[in-house]
Amino acid sequence: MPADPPIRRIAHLDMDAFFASVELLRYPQLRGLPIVIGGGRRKVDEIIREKYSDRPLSEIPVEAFPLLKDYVGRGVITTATYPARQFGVGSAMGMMKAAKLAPDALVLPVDFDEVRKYSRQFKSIIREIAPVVEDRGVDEVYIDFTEVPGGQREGGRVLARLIQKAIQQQTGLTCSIGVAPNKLIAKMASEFNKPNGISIVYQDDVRTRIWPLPVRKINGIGPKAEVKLHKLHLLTVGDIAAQEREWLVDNFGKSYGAWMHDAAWGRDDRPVVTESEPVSMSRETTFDRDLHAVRDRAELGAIFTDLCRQVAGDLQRKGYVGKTIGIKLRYDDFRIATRDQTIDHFTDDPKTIRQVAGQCLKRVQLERRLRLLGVRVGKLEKAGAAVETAANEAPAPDGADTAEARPGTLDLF
DNA sequence: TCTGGGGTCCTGCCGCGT
DNA sequence: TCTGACGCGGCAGGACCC
Repeated sequence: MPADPPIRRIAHLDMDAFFASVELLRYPQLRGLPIVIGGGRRKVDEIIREKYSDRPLSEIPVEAFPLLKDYVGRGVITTATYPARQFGVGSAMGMMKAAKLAPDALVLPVDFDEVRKYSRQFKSIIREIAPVVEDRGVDEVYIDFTEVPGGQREGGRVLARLIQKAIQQQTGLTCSIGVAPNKLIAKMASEFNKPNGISIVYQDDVRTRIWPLPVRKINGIGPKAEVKLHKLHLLTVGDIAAQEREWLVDNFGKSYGAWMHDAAWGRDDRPVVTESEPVSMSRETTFDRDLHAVRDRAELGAIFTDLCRQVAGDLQRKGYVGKTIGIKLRYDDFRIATRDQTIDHFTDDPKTIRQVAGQCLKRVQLERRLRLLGVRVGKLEKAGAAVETAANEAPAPDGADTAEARPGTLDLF
Protein backbone atom coordinates (compact mmCIF):
# COMPACT_ATOMS: atom_id res chain seq x y z
CA MET A 1 0.00 0.00 0.00
CA PRO A 2 1.65 3.28 -1.06
CA ALA A 3 1.93 5.78 1.74
CA ASP A 4 0.39 9.21 1.31
CA PRO A 5 3.01 11.80 0.44
CA PRO A 6 3.73 14.03 3.44
CA ILE A 7 1.90 17.35 3.59
CA ARG A 8 4.14 20.40 3.71
CA ARG A 9 4.39 21.46 7.34
CA ILE A 10 6.45 24.53 8.18
CA ALA A 11 6.98 25.78 11.71
CA HIS A 12 7.81 29.27 12.87
CA LEU A 13 9.35 29.40 16.32
CA ASP A 14 9.59 32.64 18.23
CA MET A 15 11.28 32.91 21.61
CA ASP A 16 9.04 34.69 24.14
CA ALA A 17 10.36 38.12 25.19
CA PHE A 18 13.80 36.73 24.48
CA PHE A 19 16.10 39.53 25.65
CA ALA A 20 14.12 40.03 28.85
CA SER A 21 13.86 36.31 29.55
CA VAL A 22 17.62 35.92 29.23
CA GLU A 23 18.09 38.67 31.84
CA LEU A 24 15.60 36.96 34.14
CA LEU A 25 17.74 33.83 34.14
CA ARG A 26 20.44 35.89 35.82
CA TYR A 27 18.16 38.00 37.97
CA PRO A 28 15.36 35.61 38.99
CA GLN A 29 14.38 38.02 41.77
CA LEU A 30 12.90 40.26 39.05
CA ARG A 31 10.49 37.61 37.80
CA GLY A 32 6.93 38.86 37.47
CA LEU A 33 7.94 42.53 37.53
CA PRO A 34 7.51 44.97 34.65
CA ILE A 35 10.89 45.27 32.95
CA VAL A 36 11.96 46.92 29.74
CA ILE A 37 15.17 46.00 27.99
CA GLY A 38 17.01 48.48 25.83
CA GLY A 39 18.23 52.01 25.92
CA GLY A 40 21.61 51.47 24.38
CA ARG A 41 24.86 52.69 25.71
CA ARG A 42 24.32 53.18 29.41
CA LYS A 43 25.61 50.16 31.23
CA VAL A 44 23.23 50.35 34.14
CA ASP A 45 23.78 46.83 35.29
CA GLU A 46 27.52 47.34 35.52
CA ILE A 47 26.90 50.00 38.12
CA ILE A 48 24.76 47.58 40.10
CA ARG A 49 27.31 44.80 39.86
CA GLU A 50 30.05 47.11 41.06
CA LYS A 51 28.02 48.19 44.05
CA TYR A 52 27.06 44.64 44.94
CA SER A 53 30.22 42.87 43.87
CA ASP A 54 30.16 40.86 47.11
CA ARG A 55 26.98 38.96 46.28
CA PRO A 56 25.74 36.75 43.51
CA LEU A 57 23.57 38.42 40.85
CA SER A 58 20.48 36.64 42.08
CA GLU A 59 20.80 38.27 45.51
CA ILE A 60 21.02 41.88 44.42
CA PRO A 61 17.97 43.58 45.94
CA VAL A 62 15.22 44.66 43.56
CA GLU A 63 15.48 48.24 44.89
CA ALA A 64 18.96 48.49 43.42
CA PHE A 65 17.73 48.27 39.86
CA PRO A 66 17.13 51.51 37.97
CA LEU A 67 13.61 52.61 37.08
CA LEU A 68 12.37 53.78 33.73
CA LYS A 69 11.42 57.19 35.17
CA ASP A 70 15.06 57.80 36.10
CA TYR A 71 16.32 56.94 32.64
CA VAL A 72 18.23 59.66 30.84
CA GLY A 73 19.23 59.58 27.22
CA ARG A 74 18.25 58.41 23.79
CA GLY A 75 17.20 54.97 22.82
CA VAL A 76 14.32 52.62 22.25
CA ILE A 77 12.96 49.54 23.93
CA THR A 78 14.25 46.24 22.56
CA THR A 79 11.71 44.16 24.40
CA ALA A 80 9.49 44.29 27.44
CA THR A 81 8.34 41.57 29.83
CA TYR A 82 4.67 40.67 29.69
CA PRO A 83 3.90 42.51 32.96
CA ALA A 84 5.44 45.64 31.39
CA ARG A 85 3.41 45.20 28.21
CA GLN A 86 0.28 45.59 30.34
CA PHE A 87 1.18 49.27 30.56
CA GLY A 88 1.22 49.60 26.81
CA VAL A 89 4.97 49.70 26.35
CA GLY A 90 6.55 47.54 23.67
CA SER A 91 9.38 47.05 21.21
CA ALA A 92 10.69 50.05 19.27
CA MET A 93 9.02 52.56 21.59
CA GLY A 94 11.17 55.49 22.65
CA MET A 95 12.39 55.22 26.24
CA MET A 96 11.02 58.63 27.13
CA LYS A 97 7.56 57.79 25.93
CA ALA A 98 7.70 54.44 27.74
CA ALA A 99 8.73 56.22 30.95
CA LYS A 100 5.44 58.10 30.89
CA LEU A 101 3.42 54.91 30.49
CA ALA A 102 5.32 52.76 32.97
CA PRO A 103 7.51 54.99 35.15
CA ASP A 104 8.13 52.28 37.74
CA ALA A 105 9.15 49.58 35.30
CA LEU A 106 12.74 48.42 35.70
CA VAL A 107 15.14 49.10 32.88
CA LEU A 108 18.05 46.89 31.92
CA PRO A 109 20.48 47.17 29.02
CA VAL A 110 20.83 44.41 26.43
CA ASP A 111 23.60 41.94 27.07
CA PHE A 112 24.34 40.82 23.51
CA ASP A 113 26.94 38.25 24.47
CA GLU A 114 24.51 36.51 26.76
CA VAL A 115 21.71 36.73 24.19
CA ARG A 116 23.92 35.25 21.46
CA LYS A 117 24.92 32.43 23.78
CA TYR A 118 21.32 31.41 24.38
CA SER A 119 20.49 31.97 20.71
CA ARG A 120 23.12 29.43 19.65
CA GLN A 121 21.94 27.07 22.33
CA PHE A 122 18.23 26.99 21.47
CA LYS A 123 18.98 26.67 17.74
CA SER A 124 21.27 23.73 18.30
CA ILE A 125 18.60 22.04 20.43
CA ILE A 126 16.15 22.45 17.52
CA ARG A 127 18.62 21.15 14.93
CA GLU A 128 19.12 17.98 16.91
CA ILE A 129 15.42 17.28 16.61
CA ALA A 130 14.64 18.78 13.19
CA PRO A 131 17.67 19.55 11.00
CA VAL A 132 16.12 21.87 8.36
CA VAL A 133 16.26 25.19 10.17
CA GLU A 134 16.33 28.72 8.77
CA ASP A 135 17.85 31.43 10.93
CA ARG A 136 15.73 34.57 11.18
CA GLY A 137 17.70 36.57 13.68
CA VAL A 138 18.62 35.90 17.29
CA ASP A 139 15.22 34.88 18.55
CA GLU A 140 13.34 33.18 15.72
CA VAL A 141 13.64 30.41 13.17
CA TYR A 142 11.64 28.56 10.55
CA ILE A 143 11.73 24.78 10.70
CA ASP A 144 10.67 22.38 7.96
CA PHE A 145 8.70 19.63 9.72
CA THR A 146 7.63 17.91 6.49
CA GLU A 147 10.15 15.07 6.40
CA VAL A 148 10.97 14.91 10.10
CA PRO A 149 9.79 11.73 11.84
CA GLY A 150 6.63 12.68 13.73
CA GLY A 151 6.41 16.01 11.91
CA GLN A 152 3.02 15.12 10.46
CA ARG A 153 1.42 13.94 13.68
CA GLU A 154 -1.49 16.15 14.72
CA GLY A 155 -0.46 18.57 12.00
CA GLY A 156 2.92 19.13 13.65
CA ARG A 157 1.73 19.64 17.20
CA VAL A 158 3.56 16.61 18.58
CA LEU A 159 6.91 17.72 17.20
CA ALA A 160 6.31 21.32 18.20
CA ARG A 161 5.60 20.22 21.77
CA LEU A 162 8.76 18.12 21.81
CA ILE A 163 10.89 21.08 20.68
CA GLN A 164 9.23 23.43 23.12
CA LYS A 165 9.86 21.04 25.99
CA ALA A 166 13.48 20.42 25.05
CA ILE A 167 14.22 24.14 24.89
CA GLN A 168 12.56 24.80 28.21
CA GLN A 169 14.31 21.93 29.96
CA GLN A 170 17.76 22.79 28.64
CA THR A 171 17.66 26.61 28.77
CA GLY A 172 14.78 27.57 31.05
CA LEU A 173 13.33 29.69 28.23
CA THR A 174 9.89 29.46 26.62
CA CYS A 175 8.88 29.91 23.01
CA SER A 176 5.80 30.00 20.82
CA ILE A 177 5.41 27.87 17.72
CA GLY A 178 3.06 28.05 14.75
CA VAL A 179 2.86 25.16 12.30
CA ALA A 180 1.25 25.74 8.90
CA PRO A 181 1.57 24.84 5.20
CA ASN A 182 4.11 27.64 4.59
CA LYS A 183 6.32 30.24 6.21
CA LEU A 184 3.87 33.10 5.77
CA ILE A 185 1.03 31.43 7.68
CA ALA A 186 3.37 29.80 10.20
CA LYS A 187 4.74 33.23 11.10
CA MET A 188 1.25 34.54 11.81
CA ALA A 189 0.27 31.35 13.63
CA SER A 190 3.17 31.58 16.07
CA GLU A 191 1.61 34.76 17.43
CA PHE A 192 -1.79 33.22 18.09
CA ASN A 193 -0.94 31.70 21.47
CA LYS A 194 1.80 33.75 22.99
CA PRO A 195 3.56 33.15 25.31
CA ASN A 196 4.52 29.48 25.44
CA GLY A 197 1.85 28.42 22.95
CA ILE A 198 1.42 26.21 19.92
CA SER A 199 -0.92 26.88 17.01
CA ILE A 200 -1.67 24.52 14.17
CA VAL A 201 -3.11 26.03 10.99
CA TYR A 202 -4.12 24.23 7.79
CA GLN A 203 -4.64 25.71 4.36
CA ASP A 204 -8.39 25.38 4.83
CA ASP A 205 -8.22 27.56 7.95
CA VAL A 206 -7.10 30.65 6.03
CA ARG A 207 -10.65 32.01 5.70
CA THR A 208 -11.54 31.60 9.37
CA ARG A 209 -8.23 32.29 11.09
CA ILE A 210 -6.22 34.53 8.76
CA TRP A 211 -8.78 36.67 6.96
CA PRO A 212 -10.12 38.35 10.14
CA LEU A 213 -6.62 39.59 11.07
CA PRO A 214 -5.60 43.22 10.50
CA VAL A 215 -3.51 43.72 7.34
CA ARG A 216 -0.45 44.63 9.40
CA LYS A 217 -0.21 41.03 10.64
CA ILE A 218 1.11 39.92 7.26
CA ASN A 219 4.88 39.76 7.43
CA GLY A 220 5.83 42.24 4.71
CA ILE A 221 3.07 44.80 5.23
CA GLY A 222 4.62 47.58 7.25
CA PRO A 223 3.39 50.96 8.46
CA LYS A 224 3.46 52.61 5.02
CA ALA A 225 1.54 49.90 3.23
CA GLU A 226 -0.91 49.77 6.12
CA VAL A 227 -1.72 53.47 5.79
CA LYS A 228 -2.27 53.08 2.06
CA LEU A 229 -4.46 50.02 2.52
CA HIS A 230 -6.55 51.82 5.12
CA LYS A 231 -7.06 54.72 2.76
CA LEU A 232 -8.44 52.20 0.28
CA HIS A 233 -10.75 50.89 3.04
CA LEU A 234 -8.93 47.57 3.30
CA LEU A 235 -8.57 46.80 6.99
CA THR A 236 -8.28 43.03 7.22
CA VAL A 237 -6.45 40.33 5.33
CA GLY A 238 -9.83 39.20 4.05
CA ASP A 239 -10.44 42.67 2.61
CA ILE A 240 -7.26 42.26 0.56
CA ALA A 241 -8.22 38.76 -0.51
CA ALA A 242 -11.56 40.08 -1.77
CA GLN A 243 -9.82 42.35 -4.28
CA GLU A 244 -8.95 41.40 -7.83
CA ARG A 245 -5.27 40.72 -8.33
CA GLU A 246 -5.17 43.31 -11.13
CA TRP A 247 -6.65 45.97 -8.88
CA LEU A 248 -3.93 45.33 -6.29
CA VAL A 249 -1.27 45.43 -9.01
CA ASP A 250 -2.65 48.77 -10.27
CA ASN A 251 -2.54 50.22 -6.78
CA PHE A 252 0.63 48.69 -5.35
CA GLY A 253 2.77 47.83 -8.35
CA LYS A 254 3.36 44.67 -10.30
CA SER A 255 5.51 42.85 -7.79
CA TYR A 256 4.11 44.06 -4.46
CA GLY A 257 0.48 43.94 -5.59
CA ALA A 258 0.75 40.37 -6.83
CA TRP A 259 2.61 39.33 -3.70
CA MET A 260 -0.04 40.92 -1.52
CA HIS A 261 -2.78 39.01 -3.31
CA ASP A 262 -0.97 35.69 -2.83
CA ALA A 263 -0.24 36.51 0.79
CA ALA A 264 -3.88 37.30 1.54
CA TRP A 265 -4.86 33.92 0.11
CA GLY A 266 -2.20 32.21 2.23
CA ARG A 267 -0.07 31.25 -0.75
CA ASP A 268 3.68 31.14 -0.21
CA ASP A 269 6.10 28.58 -1.63
CA ARG A 270 9.37 30.01 -0.29
CA PRO A 271 11.60 27.18 0.89
CA VAL A 272 13.19 26.97 4.33
CA VAL A 273 16.73 28.14 3.57
CA THR A 274 19.34 26.60 5.83
CA GLU A 275 22.38 28.51 4.62
CA SER A 276 22.94 32.02 3.31
CA GLU A 277 25.82 34.40 2.78
CA PRO A 278 25.79 37.96 4.11
CA VAL A 279 25.36 40.74 1.53
CA SER A 280 26.77 43.60 3.55
CA MET A 281 28.16 44.48 6.95
CA SER A 282 27.82 47.81 8.65
CA ARG A 283 28.33 49.72 11.85
CA GLU A 284 26.45 52.82 12.82
CA THR A 285 26.06 54.92 15.90
CA THR A 286 23.67 57.52 17.18
CA PHE A 287 25.47 60.27 19.09
CA ASP A 288 24.57 61.31 22.61
CA ARG A 289 23.94 64.77 21.19
CA ASP A 290 23.66 65.99 17.61
CA LEU A 291 27.07 66.83 16.21
CA HIS A 292 28.09 69.48 13.72
CA ALA A 293 30.64 68.74 11.04
CA VAL A 294 32.60 71.93 11.74
CA ARG A 295 32.17 72.54 15.44
CA ASP A 296 32.52 68.87 16.37
CA ARG A 297 34.90 67.92 13.63
CA ALA A 298 37.44 66.20 15.86
CA GLU A 299 34.86 64.17 17.69
CA LEU A 300 33.09 63.21 14.48
CA GLY A 301 36.36 62.26 12.80
CA ALA A 302 37.28 59.98 15.69
CA ILE A 303 33.89 58.28 15.62
CA PHE A 304 34.15 57.87 11.85
CA THR A 305 37.56 56.23 12.08
CA ASP A 306 36.31 53.99 14.83
CA LEU A 307 33.31 52.84 12.76
CA CYS A 308 35.62 52.00 9.84
CA ARG A 309 37.83 50.01 12.19
CA GLN A 310 34.85 48.16 13.60
CA VAL A 311 33.49 47.20 10.18
CA ALA A 312 36.95 46.07 9.09
CA GLY A 313 37.22 44.06 12.28
CA ASP A 314 33.84 42.43 11.66
CA LEU A 315 34.85 41.53 8.09
CA GLN A 316 38.16 40.07 9.21
CA ARG A 317 36.68 38.13 12.08
CA LYS A 318 33.98 36.63 9.89
CA GLY A 319 36.31 36.09 6.92
CA TYR A 320 34.78 38.39 4.31
CA VAL A 321 36.02 41.10 1.98
CA GLY A 322 33.92 43.63 0.09
CA LYS A 323 34.22 46.15 -2.70
CA THR A 324 31.34 48.58 -2.19
CA ILE A 325 32.01 51.00 0.63
CA GLY A 326 29.42 53.45 1.80
CA ILE A 327 28.29 55.86 4.48
CA LYS A 328 24.98 56.69 6.07
CA LEU A 329 24.02 59.87 7.85
CA ARG A 330 20.96 60.79 9.77
CA TYR A 331 20.45 64.52 10.12
CA ASP A 332 18.90 66.15 13.17
CA ASP A 333 15.60 66.30 11.28
CA PHE A 334 15.77 62.53 10.75
CA ARG A 335 16.33 62.69 7.03
CA ILE A 336 18.76 60.02 5.88
CA ALA A 337 21.46 60.32 3.26
CA THR A 338 23.57 57.47 1.92
CA ARG A 339 26.48 57.47 -0.49
CA ASP A 340 28.57 54.59 -1.66
CA GLN A 341 31.35 53.80 -4.02
CA THR A 342 32.51 50.58 -5.59
CA ILE A 343 36.24 50.13 -5.87
CA ASP A 344 38.14 47.79 -8.17
CA HIS A 345 39.32 45.32 -5.55
CA PHE A 346 38.00 43.52 -2.50
CA THR A 347 39.14 44.72 0.87
CA ASP A 348 38.80 44.32 4.62
CA ASP A 349 41.43 46.95 5.33
CA PRO A 350 40.35 49.70 7.75
CA LYS A 351 42.53 52.33 6.07
CA THR A 352 41.07 51.61 2.64
CA ILE A 353 37.56 51.60 4.04
CA ARG A 354 38.17 54.89 5.77
CA GLN A 355 39.68 56.46 2.67
CA VAL A 356 36.81 55.46 0.38
CA ALA A 357 34.15 56.24 2.99
CA GLY A 358 35.83 59.62 3.38
CA GLN A 359 35.34 60.25 -0.34
CA CYS A 360 31.68 59.37 0.04
CA LEU A 361 31.39 61.83 2.90
CA LYS A 362 32.57 64.62 0.59
CA ARG A 363 29.52 64.07 -1.57
CA VAL A 364 26.89 64.89 1.05
CA GLN A 365 25.69 68.12 2.59
CA LEU A 366 27.16 68.56 6.04
CA GLU A 367 25.56 71.83 7.03
CA ARG A 368 22.85 70.37 9.21
CA ARG A 369 23.75 68.73 12.46
CA LEU A 370 24.02 64.97 12.49
CA ARG A 371 22.58 62.48 14.92
CA LEU A 372 23.89 59.29 13.34
CA LEU A 373 26.84 58.18 11.29
CA GLY A 374 27.30 54.74 9.74
CA VAL A 375 29.81 52.90 7.58
CA ARG A 376 28.90 49.98 5.38
CA VAL A 377 30.78 47.47 3.22
CA GLY A 378 28.80 45.55 0.60
CA LYS A 379 29.34 43.27 -2.37
CA LEU A 380 30.90 40.72 -0.07
CA GLU A 381 32.90 37.64 -0.97
CA LYS A 382 34.49 35.00 1.23
CA ALA A 383 37.99 36.24 1.96
CA GLY A 384 39.61 33.18 0.42
CA ALA A 385 37.45 33.20 -2.69
CA ALA A 386 37.93 36.80 -3.69
CA VAL A 387 41.00 37.91 -5.60
CA GLU A 388 42.62 40.03 -2.98
CA THR A 389 44.95 42.90 -3.46
CA ALA A 390 47.30 43.43 -0.57
CA ALA A 391 46.35 46.55 1.29
CA ASN A 392 49.72 48.18 0.87
CA GLU A 393 49.68 47.85 -2.88
CA ALA A 394 46.03 48.75 -3.26
CA PRO A 395 45.53 51.26 -6.04
CA ALA A 396 43.89 54.54 -5.10
CA PRO A 397 40.14 54.17 -5.33
CA ASP A 398 38.42 55.65 -8.35
CA GLY A 399 38.08 59.36 -8.03
CA ALA A 400 40.24 59.55 -4.96
CA ASP A 401 42.23 62.39 -6.46
CA THR A 402 39.54 64.00 -8.51
CA ALA A 403 36.49 63.98 -6.25
CA GLU A 404 35.94 67.56 -5.23
CA ALA A 405 34.00 68.56 -2.19
CA ARG A 406 30.82 70.29 -3.29
CA PRO A 407 29.94 73.61 -1.73
CA GLY A 408 28.53 72.95 1.71
CA THR A 409 30.37 69.66 2.06
CA LEU A 410 33.35 69.01 4.23
CA ASP A 411 36.27 66.73 4.53
CA LEU A 412 36.52 65.14 7.93
CA PHE A 413 40.24 64.48 7.62
C1' DT B 1 11.95 64.45 25.23
C1' DC B 2 9.97 61.24 20.32
C1' DT B 3 12.19 57.63 17.19
C1' DG B 4 18.65 51.97 18.05
C1' DG B 5 21.42 49.04 15.27
C1' DG B 6 21.99 45.53 12.05
C1' DG B 7 20.35 43.75 8.10
C1' DT B 8 17.63 42.47 3.19
C1' DC B 9 15.24 43.49 -0.88
C1' DC B 10 13.06 46.42 -4.28
C1' DT B 11 12.55 50.45 -7.30
C1' DG B 12 13.73 54.27 -10.04
C1' DC B 13 17.16 56.65 -12.31
C1' DC B 14 21.25 57.26 -14.93
C1' DG B 15 25.19 56.28 -17.79
C1' DC B 16 27.27 53.09 -20.78
C1' DG B 17 27.99 49.65 -24.34
C1' DT B 18 25.96 47.29 -28.10
C1' DT C 1 26.75 59.25 -38.58
C1' DC C 2 22.65 59.57 -36.02
C1' DT C 3 19.00 57.60 -33.30
C1' DG C 4 16.62 54.50 -30.53
C1' DA C 5 15.97 50.23 -28.00
C1' DC C 6 17.68 47.43 -24.60
C1' DG C 7 20.24 45.21 -20.99
C1' DC C 8 23.18 45.93 -17.28
C1' DG C 9 25.61 47.77 -13.38
C1' DG C 10 26.08 51.37 -10.04
C1' DC C 11 23.91 54.37 -7.06
C1' DA C 12 20.38 56.52 -3.84
C1' DG C 13 16.45 56.02 -1.35
C1' DG C 14 12.76 53.66 0.81
C1' DA C 15 10.14 49.92 3.02
C1' DC C 16 10.43 46.34 5.92
C1' DC C 17 12.15 42.99 9.44
C1' DC C 18 14.26 41.39 14.00
